[in-house]
Amino acid sequence: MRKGELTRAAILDVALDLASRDGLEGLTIGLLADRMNMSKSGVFAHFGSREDLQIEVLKLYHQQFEQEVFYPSMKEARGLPRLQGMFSRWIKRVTVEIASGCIYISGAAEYDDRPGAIREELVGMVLAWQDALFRCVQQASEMDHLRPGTDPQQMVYEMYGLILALHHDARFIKRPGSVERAYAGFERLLESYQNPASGVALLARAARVASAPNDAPQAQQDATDSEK
Amino acid sequence: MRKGELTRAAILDVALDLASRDGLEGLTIGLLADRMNMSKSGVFAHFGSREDLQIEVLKLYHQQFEQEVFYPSMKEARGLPRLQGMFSRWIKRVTVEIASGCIYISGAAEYDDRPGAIREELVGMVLAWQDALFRCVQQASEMDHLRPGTDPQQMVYEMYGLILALHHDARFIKRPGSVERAYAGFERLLESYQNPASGVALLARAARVASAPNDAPQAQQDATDSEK
DNA sequence: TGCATAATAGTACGAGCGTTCGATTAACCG
DNA sequence: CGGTTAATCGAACGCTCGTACTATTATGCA
Repeated sequence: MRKGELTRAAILDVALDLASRDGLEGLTIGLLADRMNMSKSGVFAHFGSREDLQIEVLKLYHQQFEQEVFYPSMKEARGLPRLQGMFSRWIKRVTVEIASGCIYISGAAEYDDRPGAIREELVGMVLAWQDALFRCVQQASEMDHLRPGTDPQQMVYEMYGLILALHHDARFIKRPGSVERAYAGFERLLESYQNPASGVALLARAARVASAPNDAPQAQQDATDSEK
Repeated sequence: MRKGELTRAAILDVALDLASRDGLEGLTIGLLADRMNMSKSGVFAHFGSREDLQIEVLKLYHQQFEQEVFYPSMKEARGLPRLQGMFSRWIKRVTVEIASGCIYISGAAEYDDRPGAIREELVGMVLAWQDALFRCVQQASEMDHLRPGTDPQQMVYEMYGLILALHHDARFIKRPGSVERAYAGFERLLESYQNPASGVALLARAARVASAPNDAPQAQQDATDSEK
């Protein structure tokens, strides 16, 4: 690997960290150069523009999210088990991000009214994840894990709300116990929508957290399983 | 009223509009001066600093939120009816803000890791509103409108999540039908937590929206009813 | 009307921003 | 090792930012 690609990757790593804390708009080339002990132009040369840098950061974040949340969950059994896996891994991810910030969530606020390439990229990624959740709920529905008449989009909406509230309360308000509240909300969601006739067990929350499945990084699967 | 106070109020109005769209951090004195057809220094002179301006904008927003959501709801019967009033007025408010943006929500993302006077002010206001909701749920609990054992903080958490998801999906994703999903989520919330023995009727959503109670601006009540 | 005071404009400063360009150093390969 | 190419630096540009200061205009009261 050429040295250039190596430093480029290192810059992106630091940039992701910086953007998580201060938002994509707060990501500045000067600050980045400081943290890298490089000159501004030295950093800049690796990306054609600031916007390109921001998009690369976004793609790196998306990749990590997929590796950590999406792909491992796709290995679980279709339907409710997979949905539970997605949600608990999602929570675990956001829990870690309480210290650093979630780019999907902060980006949604930053770019909700700012057209351009970054917004398009961001919306595409969030939509991809919501669609993955949507399809998972749909499959659960087809397998009769859910009550007939369950609206998948409604379930996704409420799951997303629980995560947004977690990010809000834990990171902004700094109120303790938010993670437990997110889990409790999800359990209530399942109580409402799960088909009692389905044999899918409702894992206890504590057990689910403790037995944190081994989600060590793995080779990326081929495109057929992509959430896109 | 002196002319100065008048222009100051006009500036704050425009500033609130600007901050709603671009966030409090996007509120710039130069842009504000342009919109006001004034010089930068002319605008600046009304506030000691940009930070003071931002805080004044925040206070103005808080005041409007109280007038529109909090005070009218306090006139309704304690317990579940008041809670329903709070939520439906809150939704109505956010629905309007889909076009302009909600400062509480965008501010939470902007200042979740940026200490200072603005963050403190913002956290105080959001906490005041969450506390108002909390007390309302508590009263509903004491009046046996809710199932025994209902956790008020959990209810507030989930209500906030529904609103955050509304703001996210409608404003960022631009997905239609989000308002209905927020109502549906609230109805499921009530189905879970409402005490079936309570005589409080669950107003149909459509009726609640249509019959939009007359919430014309009114004199601010005294401090005893304040949400603070 | 005239005068004190309030309100606004104009200008300037220093800092940080993204970006450009030419010079310089480092890395790679035959 | 030497020569070519890649990587990095340093300085500069034009812009916008918040703020300070002085000058000018408008307002409100005696």
